[in-house]
Amino acid sequence: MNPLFHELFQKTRFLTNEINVTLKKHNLYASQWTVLYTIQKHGEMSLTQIWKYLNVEAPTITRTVYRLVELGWIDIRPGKDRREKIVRLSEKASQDFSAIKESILEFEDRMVEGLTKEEETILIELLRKIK
Amino acid sequence: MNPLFHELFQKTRFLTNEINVTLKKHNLYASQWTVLYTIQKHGEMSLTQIWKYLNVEAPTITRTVYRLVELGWIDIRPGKDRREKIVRLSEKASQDFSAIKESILEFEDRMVEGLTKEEETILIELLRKIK
DNA sequence: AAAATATATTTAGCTAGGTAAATATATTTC
DNA sequence: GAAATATATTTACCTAGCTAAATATATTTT
Repeated sequence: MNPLFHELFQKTRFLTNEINVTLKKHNLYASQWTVLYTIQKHGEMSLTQIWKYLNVEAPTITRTVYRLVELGWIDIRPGKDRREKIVRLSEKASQDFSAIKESILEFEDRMVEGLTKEEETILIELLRKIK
Repeated sequence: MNPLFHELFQKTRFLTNEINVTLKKHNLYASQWTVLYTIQKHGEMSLTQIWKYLNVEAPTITRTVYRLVELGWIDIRPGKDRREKIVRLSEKASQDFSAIKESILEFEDRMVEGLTKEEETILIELLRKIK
């Protein structure tokens, strides 16, 4: 089998696990953080906006969003269109946000220490060329 | 957040989904194929050998292996050391193996069509430099 | 305005990764 | 050889992706 795919899957799994270690002290998982980050960036969002933006399926977002509501990270309310639900960061999330972001930035920097800025750019470009 | 990680996760998810589409006609999922392929390559293997080789945790392999036994793809037997279980491809799997491998090879080639051989090598090297 | 279609979300159930702890058997130590 | 430790596997239970089908509400068509 093509070693490229093997390397890709191995590395992604490794990174996900490491992100989870990093986020443990904030009591968050990788995907939960991804959703929080997306919501913060956009202010207020409907569930559909979230899953379209993240390029995952709707049920995945339903589940993660409700877990985040349960954990007190986000608030949810009905939209004007009564089919939709609008979410935004809770008070707690807004307060903790920059500390968590700091942890993630440190983590990301550590992971790419072995790459120059140019190599990072090339890597992104090459990844985009797959399919 | 670092666009490299975003691209990496997006691409991996995309590839997993596409592999699953490719494998659908063989009634297999991506991880099941990975395990089958590993077993075929090594002949006979204990569960521990599989999870160490694939760099995943033991319970993941226990589950996938038993599903593959259930589906008739592999045979399982106790080892000399009575703690361990040894697996190998079933008759059916041995017969179908090359057809499935062919599908996968086609798929992989299609995915890297946009890359030269050199770019593929560079991509692997750059991925290895992460952490 | 009723019927048909479209959109937003949810529910159910599958694969697939993880951790923590339990169980069974081997191996090592005292 | 009994006790302690190590190894192989399993069980229970999380997160996190997916598809297919259900439900509720909007929008479009006739």
